[in-house]
Amino acid sequence: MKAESGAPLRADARRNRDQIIAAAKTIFVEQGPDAPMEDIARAAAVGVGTLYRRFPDRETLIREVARDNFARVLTEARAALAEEPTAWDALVRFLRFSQELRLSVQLAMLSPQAEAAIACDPLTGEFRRALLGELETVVKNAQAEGALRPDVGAGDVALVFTLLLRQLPNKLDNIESAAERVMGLMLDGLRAQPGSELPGRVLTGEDLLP
Amino acid sequence: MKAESGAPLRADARRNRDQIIAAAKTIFVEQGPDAPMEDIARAAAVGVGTLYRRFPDRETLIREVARDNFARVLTEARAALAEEPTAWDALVRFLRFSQELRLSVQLAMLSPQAEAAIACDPLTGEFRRALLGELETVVKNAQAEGALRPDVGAGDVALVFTLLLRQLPNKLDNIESAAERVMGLMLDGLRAQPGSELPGRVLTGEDLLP
Amino acid sequence: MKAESGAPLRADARRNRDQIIAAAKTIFVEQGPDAPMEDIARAAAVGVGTLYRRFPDRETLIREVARDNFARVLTEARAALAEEPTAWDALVRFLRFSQELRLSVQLAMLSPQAEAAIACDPLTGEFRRALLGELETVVKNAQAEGALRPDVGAGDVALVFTLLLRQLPNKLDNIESAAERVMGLMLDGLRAQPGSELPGRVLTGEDLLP
Amino acid sequence: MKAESGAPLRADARRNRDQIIAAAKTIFVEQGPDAPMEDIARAAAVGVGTLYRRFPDRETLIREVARDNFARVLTEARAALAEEPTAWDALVRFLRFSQELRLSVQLAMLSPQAEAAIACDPLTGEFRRALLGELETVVKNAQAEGALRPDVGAGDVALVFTLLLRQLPNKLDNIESAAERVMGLMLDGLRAQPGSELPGRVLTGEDLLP
DNA sequence: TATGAATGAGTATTCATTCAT
DNA sequence: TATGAATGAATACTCATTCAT
Repeated sequence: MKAESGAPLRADARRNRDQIIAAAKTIFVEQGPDAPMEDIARAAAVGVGTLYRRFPDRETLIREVARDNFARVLTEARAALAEEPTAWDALVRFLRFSQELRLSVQLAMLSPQAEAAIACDPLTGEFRRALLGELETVVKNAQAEGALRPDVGAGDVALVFTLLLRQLPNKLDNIESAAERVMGLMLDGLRAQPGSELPGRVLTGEDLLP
Repeated sequence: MKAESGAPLRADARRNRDQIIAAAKTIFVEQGPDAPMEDIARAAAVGVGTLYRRFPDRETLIREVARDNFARVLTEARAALAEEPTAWDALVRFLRFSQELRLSVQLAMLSPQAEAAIACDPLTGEFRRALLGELETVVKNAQAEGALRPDVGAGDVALVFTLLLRQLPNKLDNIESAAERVMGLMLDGLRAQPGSELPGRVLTGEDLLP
Repeated sequence: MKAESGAPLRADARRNRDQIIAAAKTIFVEQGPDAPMEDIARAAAVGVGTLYRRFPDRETLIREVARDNFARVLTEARAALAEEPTAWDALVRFLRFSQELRLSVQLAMLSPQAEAAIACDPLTGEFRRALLGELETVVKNAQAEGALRPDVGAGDVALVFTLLLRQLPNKLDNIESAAERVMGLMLDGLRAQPGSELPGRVLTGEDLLP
Repeated sequence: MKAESGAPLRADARRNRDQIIAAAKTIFVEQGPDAPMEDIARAAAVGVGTLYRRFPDRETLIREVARDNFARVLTEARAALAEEPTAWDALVRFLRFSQELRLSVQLAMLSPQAEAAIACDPLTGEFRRALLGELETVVKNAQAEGALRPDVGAGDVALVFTLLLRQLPNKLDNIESAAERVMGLMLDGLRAQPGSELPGRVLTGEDLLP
């Protein structure tokens, strides 16, 4: 979670770094990943210079925000897997609590530049891989439990998640249950019960990696 | 479909206008709604001056693109409703063929500015309203047919559509069936069959309008 | 002398372009090649935007200024060669009138960046080559005339020129004759008369080309 | 040679100071006198803070580098004068060995700012004066020896030196003898032998001082 | 005292919009 | 009317200098 340069940051530098990442998350969500760097600096209560000392350019900042996000989600995924009684419950909890992931997804989709910044980052790649690994497990287990329909793979599930995690139209953000209802519909679609036959082949985690 | 100024455009002006809208759609999809105006003008094989004569500023351009899009989708929706044997089929066709809608959705979500440009446009509002009107009908009919689960409203369905119409991660664009599979899962979630109970209240078309 | 893009510039654009090149020369001489672009724009009575439309970045501007300069010098060199009675006179005139060259030389030497901008420009390369070609001729002829010492080549002469064309200490700029005196001393060094033996080998024009 | 503050520096401070001056020389030669202060600090293996403690701003640093340089050259000049058999030999040796001077000259010429920093420094002024004093002596003596042409003054000689000490085009740095050849030509121009008549008046050392 | 983090003014560059041709 | 040149405000990024550790 520390920069790859290796040297541990001085206490104040560390604090600044964290503030900047936090501010960037907020601002990116509000204004998209092209938001003025000065806005981010201001939100972090820091001079632009400091922002640039820590993150040499916007691309780096986006990448670090994405890493931070993926790391948090991975932690949460593992917790869900460890703590929930059934795999299906883990899946549901994971989905419900992973609002963190939303930013990563938006970052990765919102602007072509952002996607480019993240695509070639090896560390983000590792997180993604690890995350999909966990998902493979949950999917397998949930299918063994008979809760999840057998004709889907981790790739299918991840894809569904990806869509669900998109920002809803602002109007609906206010209707508390809107997100939950779509999620419910989707989960019903995933449940093991007589449904339609899905076209094409099962998507695995591999299919989602670059 | 004509500009609100009233005067019908001369043939060549009309052609220019159409070229620009088409170019803008392409560029918006490729680069997002903040793409340089010059890029759009170039793609339309037109000088920036001409672009600005027709659309006084970016906001106007976005708005017109959105109107154009909604209009096409509305046409398609009505055709589906008129031509398909069952309401459920109309729903499916509508969803499957409405890639046009994708741009509107992306426009409305991709950047806060774009959303603002569209939100307060009365004409776009009318299209939206009309579209949701048609959707109410299909939903009602499909429920009467016993094909669609009874505990959802046009708002719920529209919301599902909205999510499905988002751009998939580029990687998956190549897997032909990916989009179809998610759609299948979603449709299974919508089908009338014993599913989980959805939280909150039924969402109507009204809930989606500003 | 026109940009390689090919299309002949509109009259006003042409005028602006020329003004910018002229202004850049002045400013570069006064402040060095790192002078603020805005200063150059202001000196050319033009907005920064215009400057950048014509010359996408500083490097390009430096390169174009260098080209322009070399082209002028080449013209002057040919005139001297054609009009002066002896090759030695042509050499002297060329040297004396080539204050234009001074800027090119300074540009090429003053800052590493400037040198880099020019080094890899093929057109500047051609000018240099052509210039050295003319110089070979004058040198040969002046040696045949018995005026120039026989143990020097075009490279040696060019090198001497290069040094003489450097900016004198400001203090001395005021002493009208200072530059002339150094030039006189140098010409006496070049004259055919019993002098010391020079070390190393004769430098040709080739030796000066990258 | 000590800073004007008076207090003799502690041993380690002294070492720092010397490292910084040495590093600054290197960096100035490589990147010009506008090189980032951090680069200089890094090259001196010292924090920026230390650099600034010793030299409150860039101007001061440049001035100190110039002083150091002039001091070294003066030492060398006196040694040449004392050790060489003839004044002409001293002149030649002085010229040949004074690569140190090159940096001062470049500093003084490379950027207008640097020149300004040096111009008004009394200590540098003294060094210059002393240097020109020595040069007057050598010139007089070399003329008395009949080796140096009688129609030049210390100012002329200094001017010639100044030009010769400029950085040659990089390409030629590789040709070992290039610098020597130009020097040879120049010395031939200075030699007492029938040459052309020089224009203007004899330049004295005074003419070079501000 | 030495260090390197923080600051913010200074500059390069881009691009929306206006205007001359 | 169509064009593309001109403008300058907005924004990215750098680096001299100051200051907390």
